[in-house]
Amino acid sequence: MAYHAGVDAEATLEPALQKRGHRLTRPRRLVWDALRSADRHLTAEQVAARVHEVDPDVNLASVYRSLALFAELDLARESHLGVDNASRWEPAHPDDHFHLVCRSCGEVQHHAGDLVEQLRVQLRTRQGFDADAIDLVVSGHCDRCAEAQP
Amino acid sequence: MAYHAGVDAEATLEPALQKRGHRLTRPRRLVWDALRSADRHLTAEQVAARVHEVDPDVNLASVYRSLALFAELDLARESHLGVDNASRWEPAHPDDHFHLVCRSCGEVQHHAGDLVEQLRVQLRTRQGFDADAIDLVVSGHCDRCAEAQP
DNA sequence: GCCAGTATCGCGAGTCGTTCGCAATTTATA
DNA sequence: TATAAATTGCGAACGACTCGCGATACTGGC
Repeated sequence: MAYHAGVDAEATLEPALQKRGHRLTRPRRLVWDALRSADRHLTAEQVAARVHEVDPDVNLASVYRSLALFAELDLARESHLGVDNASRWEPAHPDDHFHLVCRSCGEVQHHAGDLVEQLRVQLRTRQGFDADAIDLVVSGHCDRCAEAQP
Repeated sequence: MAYHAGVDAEATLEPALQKRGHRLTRPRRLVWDALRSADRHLTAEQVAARVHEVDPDVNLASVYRSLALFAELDLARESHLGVDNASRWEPAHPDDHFHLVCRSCGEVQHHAGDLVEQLRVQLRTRQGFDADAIDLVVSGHCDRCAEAQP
């Protein structure tokens, strides 16, 4: 069950666009829906594939442009998860989580916790570094793969 | 003052190569020297530029091949610092440090601390996730830039 | 030290992810 | 509904990186 395309999604998307003088267009709506309905990080290509299930006429360049715009408006976030050299995208959210990238199965898990917040405080107090975004990528072996080949 | 090209560098490089049946060649030595003598992360292109100061005939493809080999032998480490979509390289070292990327001046600071080790322990005990490499990239504003434009 | 055998190199072409320029289209506003 | 500007689709271009192949240079055995 999931997700009502175009309901709460646009409730976030439309005002965010309009506030900065951007228009709500079909490609943007579809890209946003694709991002929102995904339960994991997507490459631009994967976003395009999902968009094309609904409307094959949306151009790949527009997908890229939409994603870049969303990032600029803090609606989405880009990360380089190092497996290949393609960017991966996800809807923006508080960055209180890690990415756990399994080297065996390639799966990317999210893990929420207080550690990022701890870290932010330490950086501010000890380094005077005002952390804006914290991107924590841990690669290793997930529990399933670890017990499969110890 | 700096660094004696080809002294302690090769003391690490040569046996590491030979142990796995690889040869110590001129391009590899120069790439290694370039990495070792840098005080920051370098793109492959930047490594090539430094190599070319010594020997302009070393091919870019060989630089890439050397870097890939060093990564495989755990002599070097690749990371995606998100500024553009080029990889950055540095000599391998224990990963008990963060990268602090300043959004204003672009400077990348390293910061060592016990937090990564803490994190590793938490991941193992709470997630059953066996962390192999921990890549922590924090973007924000360094102390100098933060006070320049608060 | 020289030779043989093979790892490695240089080169140029090819791939992949991403961006660009521009005419045609679609959107918000008057 | 008309208008003006933002946005699109398209195809070509770009930058980072990889590959295949014949030429070169390294290492171990003589």
